[in-house]
Amino acid sequence: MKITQNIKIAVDAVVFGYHNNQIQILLIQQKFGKKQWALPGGFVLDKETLDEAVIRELKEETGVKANYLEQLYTFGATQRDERLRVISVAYLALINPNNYILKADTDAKDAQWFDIYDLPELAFDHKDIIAVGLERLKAKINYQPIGFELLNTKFPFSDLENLYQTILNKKLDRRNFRKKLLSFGILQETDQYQKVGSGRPAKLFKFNKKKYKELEQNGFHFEIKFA
Amino acid sequence: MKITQNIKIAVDAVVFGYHNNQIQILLIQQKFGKKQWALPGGFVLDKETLDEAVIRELKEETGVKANYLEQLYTFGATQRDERLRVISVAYLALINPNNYILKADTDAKDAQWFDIYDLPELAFDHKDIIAVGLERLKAKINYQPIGFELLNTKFPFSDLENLYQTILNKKLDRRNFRKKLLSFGILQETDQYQKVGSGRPAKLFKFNKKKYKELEQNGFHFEIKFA
DNA sequence: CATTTATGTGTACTGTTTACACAAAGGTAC
DNA sequence: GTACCTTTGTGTAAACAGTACACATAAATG
Repeated sequence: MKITQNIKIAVDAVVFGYHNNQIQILLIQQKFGKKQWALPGGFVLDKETLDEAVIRELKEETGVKANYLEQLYTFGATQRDERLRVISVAYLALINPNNYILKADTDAKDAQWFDIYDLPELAFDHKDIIAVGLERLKAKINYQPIGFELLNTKFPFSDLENLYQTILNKKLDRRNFRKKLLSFGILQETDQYQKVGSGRPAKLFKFNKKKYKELEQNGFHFEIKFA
Repeated sequence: MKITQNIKIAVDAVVFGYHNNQIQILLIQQKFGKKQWALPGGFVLDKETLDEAVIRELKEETGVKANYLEQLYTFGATQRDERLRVISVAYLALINPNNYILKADTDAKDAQWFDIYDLPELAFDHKDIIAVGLERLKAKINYQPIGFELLNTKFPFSDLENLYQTILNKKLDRRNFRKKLLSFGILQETDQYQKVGSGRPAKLFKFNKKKYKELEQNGFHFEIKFA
């Protein structure tokens, strides 16, 4: 079988973090040309799967390890990169505060977090890729418990609430939000409280992943719907 | 920039049709080796986008033109094809009864429809790809009006109802289904009736795509939820 | 013309979503 | 230490959406 195809395949990661009530994205500065900011990513090696490629590139370029990763979309326009034809398989990754810190022992010195609504000029079609990633996050947060991946293991309800409000960009009723989330039975109260400045201390909760998987098996479906 | 990457990129299409109250899938018989059945698809040409590649391959291999097409998932395992490393971008396609007929003027003589629950042995990981496609169809039919793409332009309500029941593999209440669908205001009554054997003739309806797009713009969201 | 088959229609019940306000726990400023 | 500020925690009534359910209508068939 002879195929003369001159296309290279790469992976790129849209990595979201949640910090200071903002959705942030992890970008790296290119080392060549205009030194534009770009998504972490790179060419797939002959002997690794796509998933392996993203994980490797993320580690090499930023030092972080995502605690959620899913394939997003494959971008295959003919003029994405002016140098040669590159098809890129984009991934969506979520990082929690523990993994948020960029380890300096790698190439990570060129990596930086940006507010999703205040992005620099981006290389290639990376702006489009980010848009698709954000859309996916917005949609998915409503029907899969992926929001927890952006929070600490133990978190006050207000964090969860703010996270949803930030991502969905709308105000939610505190009482109804809490009631709904608790009704699923996938949140576990801890006996710890968190004090931040003034105000009543907040009870900390944990996401009970095991319980969620169990319920899911039995046909339970996480779903939030607020006007 | 030098990259030594020895990977080829292909596209494959999971093409669904609806016939005799069955979900069917379009497969082609391979011309080499064990002549197994496989999804229509092939290698991407250097100067075409991924979408263009699927459309071209579908036409060449089966003579059909999908009236709905969306990217599904990219399969990048290292051992998909024993001959060489191939990464495949899979697409989901829907065909309506008008396009259902395989035109014999092409390579289509090797193409055939199969009941989705009665598949032959399949090449590569195509069985997995079909599973992903079916899952997507099942999920998406609930929140996007893609079911209509599988029906004639004018259809009786019972067709729509059977389509949903077949795809979701569960019985739906006729009255509630009709009430819900009509409540959206995206179905247009025609003044035509369809008689099939005995029984009261059924009024024919049309999907009003323009109206749907209009409503969608104003924040309307197609959504079906039945126990 | 009696029987069979498929279409077409309404209502009461149940569960879910929404809107909404005040008490409790702690901090801060005087 | 007390008045005030800030944040957390909680219930209920009204509106809406989903569910369960049965009989009349239009045609074909024998």
